[in-house]
Amino acid sequence: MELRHLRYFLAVAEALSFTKAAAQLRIAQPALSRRVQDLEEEIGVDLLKRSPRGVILTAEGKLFREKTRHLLKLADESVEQVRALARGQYGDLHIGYSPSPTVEILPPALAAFQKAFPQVNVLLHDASQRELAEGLQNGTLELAIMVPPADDQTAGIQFEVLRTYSLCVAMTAVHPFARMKSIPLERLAAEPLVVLGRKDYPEADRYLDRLFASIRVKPRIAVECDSASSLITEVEAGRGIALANTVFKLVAGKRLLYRPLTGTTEVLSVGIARASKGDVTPAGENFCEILRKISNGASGAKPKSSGSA
Amino acid sequence: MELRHLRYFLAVAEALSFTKAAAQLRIAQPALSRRVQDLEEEIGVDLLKRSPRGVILTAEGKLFREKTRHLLKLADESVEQVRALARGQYGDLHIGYSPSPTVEILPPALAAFQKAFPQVNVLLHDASQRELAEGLQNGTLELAIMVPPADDQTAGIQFEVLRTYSLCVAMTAVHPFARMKSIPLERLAAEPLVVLGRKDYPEADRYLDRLFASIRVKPRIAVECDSASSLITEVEAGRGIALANTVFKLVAGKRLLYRPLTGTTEVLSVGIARASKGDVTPAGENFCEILRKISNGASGAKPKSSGSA
DNA sequence: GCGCAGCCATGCCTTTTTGGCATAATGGCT
DNA sequence: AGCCATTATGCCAAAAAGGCATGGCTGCGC
Repeated sequence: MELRHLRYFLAVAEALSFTKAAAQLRIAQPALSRRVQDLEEEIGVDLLKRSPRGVILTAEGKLFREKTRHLLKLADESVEQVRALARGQYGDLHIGYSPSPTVEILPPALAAFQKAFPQVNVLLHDASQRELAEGLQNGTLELAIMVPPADDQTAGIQFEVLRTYSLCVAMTAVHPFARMKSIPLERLAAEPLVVLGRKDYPEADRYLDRLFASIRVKPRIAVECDSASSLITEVEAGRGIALANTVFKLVAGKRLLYRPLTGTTEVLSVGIARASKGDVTPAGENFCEILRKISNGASGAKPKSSGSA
Repeated sequence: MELRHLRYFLAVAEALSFTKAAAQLRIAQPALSRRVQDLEEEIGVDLLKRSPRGVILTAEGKLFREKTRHLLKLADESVEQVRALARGQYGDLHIGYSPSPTVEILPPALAAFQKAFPQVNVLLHDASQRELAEGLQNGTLELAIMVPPADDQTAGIQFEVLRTYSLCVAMTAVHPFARMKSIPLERLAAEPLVVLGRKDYPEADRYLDRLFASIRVKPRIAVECDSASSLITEVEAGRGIALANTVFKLVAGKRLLYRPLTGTTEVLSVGIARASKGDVTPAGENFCEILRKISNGASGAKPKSSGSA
C-alpha cells in the first residue's frame, strides 16, 4: 500500500465517482479504477460499491475514508513541520542570558523574534557566567547572550560582540563623589566597594583586579553580592559604591547616580556566545540575526565583528 | 512522497546505516540510497548526515523519524481496523429487544458475544414492539430480538424464530385456579384479565382476540399494562389473572403460579428481526450466529428455520 | 421495451518508477 | 599513505503506473 493508493481512494470516496475523481487527479479513469482495485485487494475488503450511476461507500469504506483523510493530513503536516524546522520557524530554542547586562537588547529582540517566528518555542534560562558557559559546552544551551566568558571558560566557545558599555561608578545621591564630574581611579581605590561574587562572576573579579593592578593598589571590598540586583540594593543602602557600567542606568536608573571613571577606556561587552562545535539550529541563527539588527538600531556603542576562542 | 519512502527512511534512521537497513528491507543498498535521496530532495531538507562509518540524523531527521514512525503505525492500524470491521470484530452494533420475552436467550448471548468480540461496542435498546419495528425500518436498529411483529408492521422486516414458549395462565397462589392442573379457555373467559396495552403491544391484543374468538367469547379486561413487569405486579396484587407463556417463569418465577391452558397449541415465538433491505454488518451476523447457538443449547422448545415478510 | 447514455472494468501497449549489479568516490583509522 | 567499510553513481532489467480503446452493465427516456 502506498500513499498514492490512499490519495486515489480518498478522491473517489469524496467525489463518489471514478470519472470525476480521475479528472481531478489528472489521470485517466481506467488507471484510477485499477489502483483502487489494487487497494481493495490488498486490504482484502470491499470499500466501494460500484454502480452505473456512480459509487457508494460500504461501511468499511466509510471508516477507511476517515482514516485516510486523517493519515494524508498528518503526512502533509509532518513534511511541513520538518520544512519549518529547517527554516528556523519551528522547534525549541534554549537561550541562556545574564539578566542585567542584556536588559537593553534581549527584551526587544525576543519580542521581535516571537513576532517573526511565533511557532518557535523560546526557552530562556537566566544564569551566572559559569553556568552559561557550562550550558553551552554540554549542549543544554544553544546560545547565550552574555558578557565574554573568562579565559578559563572560553574553551570551545565562540563569542560575537553585540554592544559595549563604558565603565562608570554607581553611588547614592548623598555620596561625596556625587559632586564630581568624573572619578579618578585612585580616589575609587580608597572607597569601600560593593562587587559581584568571585565564584559566580570570575571575570568581573579579574576585571577588577586588572584595573586596580594598573595603579598598583588593592581595592577595598566591602560586600560581595550574587547578582546585579543585590548589588544595586547594597549600593542604594549605602554600604559602598560600585564599579559599574552604563547598562546599569537601564536596570536601576533613578535609584542610583552614575559618574564616569576618569581617563579609562575599559568597556563591558555584551554579545552572543555559542559552542564552537555545537550545531546552532536555523531558529537559533534567526535569533542571532534579530539580535544583530536590534543592537545596530539601538543607542550606545557600536557593535564590532566577531571574535573566537 | 509515498509510504515506501517513509518505510525506507525509517529503516535507515533506525539502523543508522544504509547497508544494514537495505539488508533488513531485502533490497540492494544502492536502491535504498536512491529512494532516501529522492525523499530528501522532495521535502527539500537534509534528514541524514552520511559518513564512511554510517549515518547520523540531523535535527530535522530526528523530527521526521518520529513523525514517520507515528504515520506508519497509524497506517497499519487503519488497515487492521477496517479488516476487523469487515470480519465483525470491530464497530458499533445497535440491537433492540423486548425485555421480558428475551430474558432466557439475550443475556447469555450478549455475554458470549462480548467474550468472542470484545472490540464490538454493543448498544442495547429496549423498546416496545412498535418502536422496535420502527427502529429496524429507519435503520437506527440493525437487529431486534423480539416476538414476531404484528401484521401491519411486518413490511420490510424479516423474522427468524429462535425459541417458542407455550401458553399458560399466571395467577397468585391463592387464586381458585391454583388447584387445577390445567385451565380450560372457557373458564378463563369468565375471569378478570390483566393484559398488555393495545397501543404498544398490538400483536398481543390481536392474539388475545383470536384466541377468544375461537370459542366466540369476549374476554373480561380488568387492567391494561404498558410493560410485562407491570403486568406481573398487577397479577401479584390480585387485580386479575393473565394469559402468559412459559418465559414468565423466568421473569417472575416465585412471585406467581403458572398453569397450562387446556388443549391449546398456541405458542409465543421469540427471534431475530432485521430490515429486509437494511444491511446487517458482519458484527451483526456474528451476533445472530451466537444467538442461534445459545437458543439451540438452552432448555425449552426447538427453534424453527426462518420465515419472512 | 428497446436503445441510448453514462459509468466502471478490461485488454493492450507505453511511460515512469523502482530495483539490481558493478563500480566509483569518500573519509576515518591504522 | 594505504586500507576498509560505507555510501553514491552508471547502466540496464523489472515492475508499477498510466493512457487509449473498448467492452459490459444498468437505469432512463422515448
